Amino acid sequence: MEKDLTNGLGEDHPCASNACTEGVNGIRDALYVLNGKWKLPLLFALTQGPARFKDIQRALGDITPKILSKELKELELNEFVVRSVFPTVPPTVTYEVTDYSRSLQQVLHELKVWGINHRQRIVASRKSK
Amino acid sequence: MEKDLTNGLGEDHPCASNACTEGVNGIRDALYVLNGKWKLPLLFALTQGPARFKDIQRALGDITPKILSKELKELELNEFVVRSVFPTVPPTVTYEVTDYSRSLQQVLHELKVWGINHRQRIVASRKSK
DNA sequence: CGGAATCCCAAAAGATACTG
DNA sequence: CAGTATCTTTTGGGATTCCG
Repeated sequence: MEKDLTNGLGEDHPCASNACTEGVNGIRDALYVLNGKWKLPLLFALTQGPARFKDIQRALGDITPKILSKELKELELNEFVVRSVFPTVPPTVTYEVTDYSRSLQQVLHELKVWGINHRQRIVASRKSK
Repeated sequence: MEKDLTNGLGEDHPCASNACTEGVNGIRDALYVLNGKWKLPLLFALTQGPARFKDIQRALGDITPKILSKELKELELNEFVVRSVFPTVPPTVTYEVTDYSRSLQQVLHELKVWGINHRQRIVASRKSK
């Protein structure tokens, strides 16, 4: 069976229950594109400027080429990064963030603020018990 | 070995690379508590009002009791829902959202708006090719 | 260098059965 | 009713090897 490279966004949303509203689907889509262990670090790394495959790999520490390749493809499909190939020898491929990726700034900021507050709340709440 | 019921929020963040900033960690915390297939539908279902275990199960369609139980526990640990037991026979247990759960509204709204726009963009972008 | 192919492992989720 | 216990399936991620 073919691997789905659409990152989920081409599919319909099978809504079996009324709890599955359009709002939830929007949220799910948003969460989906940020999902996984490496998407955020990858995005932040590329925000520093364009980088080559191997450089990204080193910057992230211990991501394997298979995973890095997959994550980059998904970011590409979501138009957050562009891939450029230069026919040198050895081959040179660079990745860089798009203007559209900046549309994430607002939502990422909200998530960050909420997340930091939430961690404080929960940690404090558990210490007091 | 004990099951970790802290939902990840008690742990440290092992930061091997400089791409793993505090901001990323805040975002990861936020994404984590919304994670999984059922958290959002569950939250929205309970927003309609308090409900009993079996009622929630029916409302969500096909969630199994094991998963529902686990998800409710995590929502409880994150202080989004409260569990109330009434010593009737047969037993009655209700779940309802907390005031604190409303702190999610802003971030959920941002996610929803961004997600809907993103889906439109990507779907349109693929049709034009 | 920039990957793809293959194999492997752990976590998440589901099916089914059972209990207080 | 409100769960728990056990088992199987699915998924995500990683290790290793190889190729143009």
